[in-house]
This record gives sequence, C-alpha cells and structure tokens, in this order.
Amino acid sequence: MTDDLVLRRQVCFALYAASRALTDVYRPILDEVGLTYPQYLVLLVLWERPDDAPTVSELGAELRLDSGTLSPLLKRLEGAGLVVRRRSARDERRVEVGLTEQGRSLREQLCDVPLRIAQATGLGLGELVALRDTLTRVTDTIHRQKEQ
Amino acid sequence: MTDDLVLRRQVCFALYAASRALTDVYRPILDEVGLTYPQYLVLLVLWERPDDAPTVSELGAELRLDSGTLSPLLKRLEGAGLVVRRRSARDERRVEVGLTEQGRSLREQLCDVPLRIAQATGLGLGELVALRDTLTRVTDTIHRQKEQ
DNA sequence: GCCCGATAAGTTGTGCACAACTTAATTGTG
DNA sequence: CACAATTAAGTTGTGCACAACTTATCGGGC
Repeated sequence: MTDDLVLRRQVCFALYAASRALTDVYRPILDEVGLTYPQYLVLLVLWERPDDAPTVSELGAELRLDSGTLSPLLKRLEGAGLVVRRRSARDERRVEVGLTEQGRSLREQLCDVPLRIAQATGLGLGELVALRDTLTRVTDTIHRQKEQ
Repeated sequence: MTDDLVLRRQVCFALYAASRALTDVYRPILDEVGLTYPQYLVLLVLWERPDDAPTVSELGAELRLDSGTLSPLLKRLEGAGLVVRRRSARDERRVEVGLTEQGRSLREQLCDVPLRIAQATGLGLGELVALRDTLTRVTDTIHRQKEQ
C-alpha cells in the first residue's frame, strides 16, 4: 500500500511527463513560425471553421481554457497579425475571433506537423488512435464528474 | 490529408487535455495540505528515499525539470517547512534537499491519493497500467531522440 | 421602463515551465 | 601550479493556467 506512492508507478506523472515531452517536440517546429503550443491549438480550432469567427467562450469550451488564459493569448495572436477580435454587433458582451489572411495561410505551412509529431512518438497509427481514445475517455469522465 | 489538422484527432491535444483534467482532480485534494501538483511530485521523489537528500540536479533528472523551475519551487517548499536545503560539504556547488519531520509526516496523510485519482479516471487497473506504460514509452522515445 | 441576476470578457496575482543568462565552484590539461 | 572548460544552482523574462475579481452588457420579471 505505502509504496503506491512511487513516482514511476503514477499514471499522472506519466501523463504530465509525456505531455511536456510532446510539447518539446512541437517547440522547435512552432518556433519557426513564432507560435507557442497553446496558440497553435487556438489556430487549429479557427482553421476547422474558417467562416465562423467563434467567440472567446466558444474557443474556451473547445480547449477548456477560460478567459483569463485566452484573453492575453488572443491579444498576442492579434499582435502577430494572425487573428482579429471584434465585438459582436447584436451582443456587445461577446468578442468574435476571426482569422486574418495571414492566419489562414499559416495552415498550409503547418499541415505536415501532425505527421512529424506522430513519428516522434514512435507509436504505430493503431496505437496512436487507441491512446488518443483512452485519453479522451479519461478527460470526459473527469469532466462529467465535475459537472455533477 | 488536410483534415488531419483537426483538434479532436490530435493525440497531443488529448494528452494536453487529459493532463490538465487530472491536475484538476489533484487540486482540491492537495489544496487541503497547501501543495501544488509539482510540489507534490518533488515530495514523491523525496519520500522514495527518505535518507538520501538528493541534489537539485538529481531531482531535476527524475522529474525532467531544470533549476529555473525547481529553485523557486524548493524555496516555497522550504518556506512551508516541508524541506531543507543545504550546500554539500564536499562540493559547494551542490545543494542537497532533505525532508523535515513535517515533510516526512505528510506522506501518511496523502497515501490514499493515488487510489482516489485512479478512481477518478474511470479506468480499470489493467487499463491504467497499460496507459502508463504506453505514455512512459512515448516519453522515453522522445527523450532518446533529443539526446542524439 | 426598471432592476436584478446572469453572462461575457478582461484584469490581477500566484505558480509553474523553459530559455537565456549569471555566479560560483570544480575538474581536467598542459 | 595555472587556467580554461565544465558543472551546479540561481536569476530574469516570457507565456501559459487558473482562481478571484471587476466591468459591462444582456435578459426576464415586475
């Protein structure tokens, strides 16, 4: 019982370490275009629906990040000329986030990134899909518990 | 090809989201004893070898964190009375990190934490072990590539 | 029409992570 | 022995995450 408290036995440490290791793989790749990993995640959401201009809250719901994280991040993306923010006409509380032409065009430059990352993991395609699905299940389980 | 760039398909996002979700489970538990999750990880290493007093570098090698992260974190743990730092006698560059009595006694208070976390994931024991081993393999693969 | 609770985004403060740098001690080589 | 290269820890600066709070807008009930 007492030696359950050992670092290498903990799933959470494995998760924490793997997450940081993968971010290390992303860093040099994203550095070339001046992005951080969370900024890249925001762009992924925007690229999925290029004509949508989601609000800050909608972005936050996808990425599970709050305005405390997103507001300064989006300000930096706007400063880099990749994104525009505008108050919604019919609800002045909302801020819609849209891609600039420059932000749109970044997508092609980065389309081979997922493949390069997948290769760095050393896992086969089947293992990757299984891993992703297991992790997604864990995340959903935890979030469902939170809400109740 | 182009729709590989979709958030929900990316293993890395699943990893990033799961890691943050699990930290969310830890937070209220560790809050009760005034710890953050990375501080808890440092204590895990110290609890494994209570008479060892590893150096900052040795802690960093276990957790893959550098002195830029560990120095202020250890200063806070010392401020909380859980840890002591002392310069090594035979190598004045090194700083050895040891547990205080208070830091040692925290272990018993937290020994049921891994079980509570495991339950929150909703996975069975076999799945947890498999997940941990896959993640550890990915982390090791990435780090081996870095070194070459 | 007015107010009250709810909602949206932003701000402030704390604590990681990590890069780049500084300071100090040690080791290896001539 | 001298001294250059290395190593260890700490510092500084940037960018997340997240809690707690503020400001502004909106909507429903009266």
